[in-house]
Amino acid sequence: MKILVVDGNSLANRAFYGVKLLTNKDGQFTNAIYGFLTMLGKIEREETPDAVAIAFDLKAPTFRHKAYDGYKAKRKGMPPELASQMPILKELLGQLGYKMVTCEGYEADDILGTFARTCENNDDVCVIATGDRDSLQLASDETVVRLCTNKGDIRYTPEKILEEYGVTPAGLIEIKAIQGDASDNIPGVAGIGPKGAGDLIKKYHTVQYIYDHLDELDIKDGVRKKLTASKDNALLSRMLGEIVRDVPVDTDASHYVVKMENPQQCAALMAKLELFSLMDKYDFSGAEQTAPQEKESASLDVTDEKLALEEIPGGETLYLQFSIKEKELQTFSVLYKGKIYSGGEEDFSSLLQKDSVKLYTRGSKALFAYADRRGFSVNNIAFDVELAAYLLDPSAKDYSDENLCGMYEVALPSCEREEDRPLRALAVYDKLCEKLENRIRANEQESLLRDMEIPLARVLAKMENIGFAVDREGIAAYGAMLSQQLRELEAAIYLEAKQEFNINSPKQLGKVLFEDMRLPAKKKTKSGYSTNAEVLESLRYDHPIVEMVLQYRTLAKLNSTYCEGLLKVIGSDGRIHSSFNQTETRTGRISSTEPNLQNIPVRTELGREMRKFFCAREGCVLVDADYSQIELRVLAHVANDENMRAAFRSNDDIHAITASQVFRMPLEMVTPLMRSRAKAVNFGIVYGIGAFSLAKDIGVTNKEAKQYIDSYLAHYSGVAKYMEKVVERAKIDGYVETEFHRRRALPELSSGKHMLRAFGERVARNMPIQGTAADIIKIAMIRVDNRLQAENLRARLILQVHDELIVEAPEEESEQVRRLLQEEMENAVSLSVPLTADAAIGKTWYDAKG
DNA sequence: GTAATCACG
DNA sequence: ACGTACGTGATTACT
Repeated sequence: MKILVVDGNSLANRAFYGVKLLTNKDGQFTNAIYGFLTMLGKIEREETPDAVAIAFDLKAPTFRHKAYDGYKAKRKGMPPELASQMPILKELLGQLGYKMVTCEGYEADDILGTFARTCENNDDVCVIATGDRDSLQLASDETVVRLCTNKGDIRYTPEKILEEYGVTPAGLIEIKAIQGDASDNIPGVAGIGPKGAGDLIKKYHTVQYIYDHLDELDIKDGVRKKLTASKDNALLSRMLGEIVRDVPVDTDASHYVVKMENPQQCAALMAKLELFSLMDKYDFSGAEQTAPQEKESASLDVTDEKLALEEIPGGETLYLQFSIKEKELQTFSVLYKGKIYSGGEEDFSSLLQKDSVKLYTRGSKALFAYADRRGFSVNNIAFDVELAAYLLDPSAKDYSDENLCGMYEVALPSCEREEDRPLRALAVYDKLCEKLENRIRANEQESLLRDMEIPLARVLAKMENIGFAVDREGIAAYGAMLSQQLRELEAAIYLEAKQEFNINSPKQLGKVLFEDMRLPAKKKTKSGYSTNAEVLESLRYDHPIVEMVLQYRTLAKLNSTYCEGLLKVIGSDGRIHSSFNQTETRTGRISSTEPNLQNIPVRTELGREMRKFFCAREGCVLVDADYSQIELRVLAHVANDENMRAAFRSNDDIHAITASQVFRMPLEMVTPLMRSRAKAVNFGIVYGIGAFSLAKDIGVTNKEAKQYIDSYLAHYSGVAKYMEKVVERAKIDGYVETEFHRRRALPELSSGKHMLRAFGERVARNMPIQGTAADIIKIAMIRVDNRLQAENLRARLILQVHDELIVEAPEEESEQVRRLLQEEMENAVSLSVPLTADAAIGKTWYDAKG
């Protein structure tokens, strides 16, 4: 048998701190209960035990088996928000059919140890689920310790422990005896920590051995002294740290099979706690049902029949999975009425063009790209699993089918034949899609998916196919020029440094500058001196080598990332085909890779030169338009700030206006310095601001920076109010969202760590702004693409850089396209402030950008 | 694989 | 007391 033994207190604790505070309408906290059941469900699905025992501590034990008064005396009691959930959790677990185990005078981990020992004696398999590393000592050939952390669970076997700690599970007890544990009031040896304790045990294995041979050991005298001084404590600690394994409890696994006795009553309790989403995972229909299992796991019915497309009536939903490699279709499979059909290229194209059916699929961008290359259009994509999952949680690590089935609790069918494995997820796509679609609906994200992300996938596909023409020879020549200058700089730097070294290595450079040449080190990184541009600039006048290094860095970056990097990815058509990722960023922006065309230099003239090599094809020009201050305009809109809105309606320079308000003087008297400081404040506000960082950014004192911010918020009181409210709201909801319901969960806000929480608060202030701006330009892209098509233009959208769109247009279309582009961008949405976009035309990106 | 650096909005 | 602005991707060095 396989038995799962859960450390109830430890898991409840994890659940409580891992899930934001939730209450039902009676004000009863429920987050620990919710988290506990979620975690337990996941563990059961993954471990599939035959029986489950849940161990709890008894509070206020009357006697201790461990004869040591201080033992655990210091451990803080649980917060009342958690304590109030414990009896309800136990009640609910009982009703769900779980058996709980407690024993007067013993802790939960002692009960775990007892179960583990029993399993070892009976040759049963034991899985221990806990959040407490102390229990790792229980791992053995029969016992796996599943450590539940916020980042996911880790299964510890003796091998895994040896790998991570370098000792056996028993060795962990010995280490703890020396290291001690303040939270358990285990004193250990004063002055020796985890590192020292680990080394001693790796070498000598047991505390007893160490003390028996103390005089002969090959250790430092200091360590020997510490060991001698704490001998009593160490031996006591050795005793306290070992989990007891003979607690008088019933360890017969067959008595712990999970069985729900009264489903109605159980459902009622869950409803009362308002744990509706959890209720889906249990079956309350019959008395026979047990743990949170999927009702029936779908079968993998792969047929050899051909899918008779013509015979499928209109309105039907087909679930499609396909794989495209090297731009060619490998395979595709369709789930229809419980059967899986496969086919080749011919069927694929007809399927994509059969508008009477609805396709539910994933990765639709690749599908649109495939069709675009073959000259037909696809209009029957009704749902995209990947895009939906991204909208539900843009912070997820990956959106693979397997992961999504795990996350949304869809059981994958078992699969005997290895070659059918890729189809496992397709067999349950109907179920997965239904769950995702329900969540999308609950979040009011249907339109976001249907009218924004799926149509955008088509636009991105076309952009990728078209690519951006570049001047290969121009880049190569520019690169050769840079290489030459780099060689000269390199020689000059070696001369100044009086040695040769790798200038590209921050470590070597740090040593040369700050040790050999004795320049004053300003900042440190984890691994040494910081040599970043900010530090070097501050040393600019201390030594001529600094300027050279700065110049070297600039040129090296241009050469390796841009010249060499871009040359590598020019396609056979002489154009660069970047990939636009639609599910990468947490704010809703798109990202660009291989190459990244969203970070081509522009801020310095030397770098900006690169843009001369991005050009329009023969007979065409580039039309480039970018939004003016889109994020600040979005802020004025969402914050409902009349003062800021008026500033934008006046059509004056927003940073200058801000300066005149912050510095309390007429617009005419604003100096360039004041304007640039005001500009930094505007940026800072959008990013969530702190006086320290603002001060650093613009080089004023902390106090001055704070005055700027205060003055800013006093003038833009709507912004001040918004910034407070958005964080407050986010703490209640656990997420923030854009004007178009794109959302981002913010678990950081319920973190106990100040840093993490502060980060969450800044994100709460920033994401709705950056995200709404991202939504707006996505809408503009779709509209621009539609209009180019509707007006039968040959012009094509080829690039987006967050607030900028680039269209390649035949010369004769250029004026029409310029107007069209500007119009669609400005009218993409209607805010309470005007949106303006500036458009320009040029043969190269350099010329076309204002 | 991670850290440091620097390119962009 | 603590650390210090949002969102990305590519390159290089180094463990």
